[in-house]
Amino acid sequence: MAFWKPGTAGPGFVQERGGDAEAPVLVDPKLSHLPLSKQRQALPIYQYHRSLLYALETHRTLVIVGETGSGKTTQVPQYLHQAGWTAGGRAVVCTQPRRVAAVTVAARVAQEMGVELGEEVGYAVRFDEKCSKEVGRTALKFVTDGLLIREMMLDPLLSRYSVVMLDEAHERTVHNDILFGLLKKVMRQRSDLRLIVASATLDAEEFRDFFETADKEGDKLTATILSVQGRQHPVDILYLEAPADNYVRAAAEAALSIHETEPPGDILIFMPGAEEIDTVQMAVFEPAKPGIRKVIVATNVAETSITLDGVKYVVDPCFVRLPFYDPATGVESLVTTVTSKASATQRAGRAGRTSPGKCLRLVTETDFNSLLPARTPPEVQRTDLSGTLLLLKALGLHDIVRFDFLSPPTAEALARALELLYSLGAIDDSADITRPLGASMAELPLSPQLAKVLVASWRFGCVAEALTVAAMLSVRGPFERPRGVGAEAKQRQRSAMAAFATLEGDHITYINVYNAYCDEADGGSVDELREWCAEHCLDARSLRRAREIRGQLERYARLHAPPDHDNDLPVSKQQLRGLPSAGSDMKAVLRCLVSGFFSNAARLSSDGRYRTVREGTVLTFHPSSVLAQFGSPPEYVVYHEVVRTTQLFARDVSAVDPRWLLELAPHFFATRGGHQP
DNA sequence: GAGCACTGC
Repeated sequence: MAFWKPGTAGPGFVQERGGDAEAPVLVDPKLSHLPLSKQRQALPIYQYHRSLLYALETHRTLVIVGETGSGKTTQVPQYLHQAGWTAGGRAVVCTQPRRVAAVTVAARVAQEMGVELGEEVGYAVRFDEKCSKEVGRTALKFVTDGLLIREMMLDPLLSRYSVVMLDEAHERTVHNDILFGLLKKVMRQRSDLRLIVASATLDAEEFRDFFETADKEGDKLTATILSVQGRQHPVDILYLEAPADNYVRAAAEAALSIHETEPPGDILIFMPGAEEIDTVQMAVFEPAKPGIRKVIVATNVAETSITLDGVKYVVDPCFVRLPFYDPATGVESLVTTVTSKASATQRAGRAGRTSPGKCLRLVTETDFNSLLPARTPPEVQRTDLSGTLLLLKALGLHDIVRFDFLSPPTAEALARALELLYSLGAIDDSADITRPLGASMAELPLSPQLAKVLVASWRFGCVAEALTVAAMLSVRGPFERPRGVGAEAKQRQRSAMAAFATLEGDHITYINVYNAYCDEADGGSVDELREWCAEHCLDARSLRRAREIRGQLERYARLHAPPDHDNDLPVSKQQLRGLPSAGSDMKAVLRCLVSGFFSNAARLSSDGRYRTVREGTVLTFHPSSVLAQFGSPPEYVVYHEVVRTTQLFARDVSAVDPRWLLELAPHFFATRGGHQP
């Protein structure tokens, strides 16, 4: 394999771009000691301060293209505040795709404005809100994009806000894309509303064109673009001269070469998944060399979700593992594929955050240009849409097919999602949302199937257990992944699981884990709890989060108590009452589970393999399932989800009685002759 | 004997 040699541009890599004298000058580290007002004025966006405000006066939508470090996220809301956009009790809301970003940006802005967080500047994310209780007091509000959609369920026109800023729009999360369509509609009804779309990449024209469509009266929803230079250091991009036959090995060799020949600076290596990361970590440390240099091997998380200071070298094999949902089968596949050019640009940028850097792409320049797609398909085109469509129905959008998607999903994907919602009883023959069932389901922060289980649990007398199951399925599995490859670790994990496992399957096992965890958490100290979790190979963070989620779901569940339940009691008394529990009747819990997951049923064939009842597809229990490890295979099961990796795996599986399937979803199985359970 | 991209309400 031809490979980049230390200290030369070849033979391995071809230098694409040299040091750029005109590139933005590095911020003097001393700047952080300057007064905040001086720091703010030193940000690249400051120069655009006036043109930005002018653009917003004269246009309905403003698309800001700004590289990392331009200061747009923290500064733009403050400019709007100073310019009077928050006068009269109105507010500016800014969305972020991630919780931490919403919280930290709000804290920074409050600091710069010299106010206490939760007064003029606030944030709202799930489980955590710091906004003034006084109406109209919080002028700048930072929220997650999903939360803004939830707010629209209570206030569809977002009447409190004068400006909505959708940040990190280039990431194209489902929530962001849905907000695009919803806001376009809202802006037709609210001529005073302004929209700012902030993106770090060059999709600006697509965003602008989307909002520049004429409305009913022929008025233009005029949109314009403002480009803001970033404060990024130059990054030299280098390519392989000949393709690598093993990118994992190539990445390790590249890291070693950098270590041997390049000046100090940490190395960030992008890998598609955990398995590759383990391999590279071992390979990269093989020959013990003098000197210490940090080598970070990470997946996509390092592209957007975490900031790593001190990285000067990026090694990018240009591979990524992405989920693709196939609406024809309802199966999500994790596919290792080449990254997009946009993604590769983001990755390279990670080398230039604090000083000029280098990015080594482990592909040839020709392959890079010809094989990599310009952009990653947006999430809305790669995911199950049933939850999203239910949300849109709840927001009063009847004609989903005509919803203005920035990137429309296929008709097949929409049809599959609507079919599931219909089979769950969330929408009717006319595809209208049902009340109270569909409307209650839409309010729950759960997949439609789990929402159905929770709403139905009153009928089965197992609300307490349904809440636990829904919360546990909302977090990553509670069992720690065994670290290391030794058989000993696996054995330890297996025996820990055995302490909670039941032959009924994973759902009841999760209830056992959760109850044991709560007993332990209530009885001992934080340290003791951590120790207990470690002993039982349980992930403490997942369980803590599950408890938090269950608390939130419980509040919803009480709101959705059917009218005939304790309806003679005032609400306050109902809240004091315990929730209906199945006690030791686990059959009630499993029947309740079937009421939401009947479409995910599989039966044991005579050849010893499981086939889905619906389509006859062969699937295997995921190795993390208790049913894959203990007991004998039950005749019928329902599963939470199915994922294709190396095989088609069913995750979170429980044994059920086939009669329940017919009893609880006769319509579903009657329409699929030949697949009668 | 076998396995797991990343968020979010």
